[in-house]
Amino acid sequence: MRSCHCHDCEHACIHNVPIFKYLTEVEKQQILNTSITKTYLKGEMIFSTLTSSSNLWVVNTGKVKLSKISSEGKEQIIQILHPGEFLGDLSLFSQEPMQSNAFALQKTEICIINGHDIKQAIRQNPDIAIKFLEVYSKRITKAEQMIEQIGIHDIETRIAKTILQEADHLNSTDITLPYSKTDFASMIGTTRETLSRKLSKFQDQGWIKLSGQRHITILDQDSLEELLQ
Amino acid sequence: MRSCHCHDCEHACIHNVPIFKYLTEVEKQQILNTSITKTYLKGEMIFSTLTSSSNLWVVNTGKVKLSKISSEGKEQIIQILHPGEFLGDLSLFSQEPMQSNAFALQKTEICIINGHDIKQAIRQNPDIAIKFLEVYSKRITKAEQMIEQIGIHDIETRIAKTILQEADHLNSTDITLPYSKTDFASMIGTTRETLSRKLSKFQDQGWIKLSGQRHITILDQDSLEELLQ
DNA sequence: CGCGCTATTGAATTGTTTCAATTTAGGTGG
DNA sequence: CCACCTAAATTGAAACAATTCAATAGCGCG
Repeated sequence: MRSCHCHDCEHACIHNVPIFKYLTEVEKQQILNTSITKTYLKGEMIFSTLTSSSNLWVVNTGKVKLSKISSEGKEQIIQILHPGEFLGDLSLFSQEPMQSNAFALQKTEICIINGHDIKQAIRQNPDIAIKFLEVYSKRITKAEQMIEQIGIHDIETRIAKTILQEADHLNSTDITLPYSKTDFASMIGTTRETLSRKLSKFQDQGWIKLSGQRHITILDQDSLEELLQ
Repeated sequence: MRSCHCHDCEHACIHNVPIFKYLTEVEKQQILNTSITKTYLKGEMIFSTLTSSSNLWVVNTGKVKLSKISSEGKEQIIQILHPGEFLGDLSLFSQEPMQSNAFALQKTEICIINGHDIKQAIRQNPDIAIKFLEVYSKRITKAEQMIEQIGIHDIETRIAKTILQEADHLNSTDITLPYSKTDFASMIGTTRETLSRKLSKFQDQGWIKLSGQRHITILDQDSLEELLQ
């Protein structure tokens, strides 16, 4: 785990983060002065629900999964975070401990920004707050879509939706998952065995082609989309 | 459905809403000038996913359910809103149409505040933004808890959690649900039949006592809490 | 190239849903 | 205030989907 003062790495941290686009260079530098960068290896824990922090953790490179784990060891993934997105944002405004565990899905560089600095920046520049509110809105929307998925729709629908979303995100019918199938299952609230069976079924129907452990090629997008209705 | 200019009803709208406590009287009056109050009867629809609006809908009196409905007619309740809480807040900052349907669970008075006024107030008074962010944080936390519930925990656990939360909210072991059992089932992602069976089981075990259609008395809180772990 | 971790497959079991029938609650009108 | 009536809730039995446990297969990292 490497640590450095952020002004050493010009292209890092807030230069990547849409939320800070309203800041002047001086303001950006101000925030950077008190922030640090850390690198996590694949599988490494970034924080747990036991961690208490009032900082903002920005993903600079790599991918992070946020998840909850039950006492029986069952995991529910809440969100996968990509570069430019941030975590720990809830404790920033709610004074509560971390609500989830965070793990690096691959080698990941995180920039840790002082929470106090953020609040200061908001007071000086309310447009940042509105930008934050936009991000939060989208997160609520996404979370509520997830509730809808898990609560209303059956497993095949959830799988189809996830595959199609991933394809949309990569803008290709050829998908390399950034997470394991086990994680995939934990995202949609099922077991890896069930996911495995359903994916095989999709392949048998000629809707997708599976190859390797993390590759899915969409062959019949229309049939997958039909499941969503 | 009654409509009136809000300055007619002094104790309504923003006087109830924690979010606006940082506003001066003049600022409050300013917002009230462009807002209206509407009253909805039990079961009445307040808006649907087809409604597009950039206003903030504040619950003044009564209760509101926010829900999503699948093409097969299955309903998933996302949230129950109490006086002082607001809806439509997502479209306010994300420019998207309403993400859910909203129904009055009882006679409900709603105050509709102009979205533009809110944004203006935020620019003039960033503390409002931080207050908004706090509320949003809590909403994300709640939504993510719901994902955890539905994704990881079995139905008995979800029921126990809901009962205990309601008891906590009313600060009594004697609960009168503000929603039907059918809605209860839709909140936790199951059917009314399954809920009915599980509640009967809880009663048989001596954990709760059911009476009427909406009354639950907690007899053995410890046993219910054990289910949560 | 081999080992370990991840994924797949099978079979039995469990939990939940579905559909249908019945009961109960509680509002309405006499 | 009681009887009625409708909507809501309960119960039963059968069908189904998903999980669990266990055994096997295979990818991909070193």
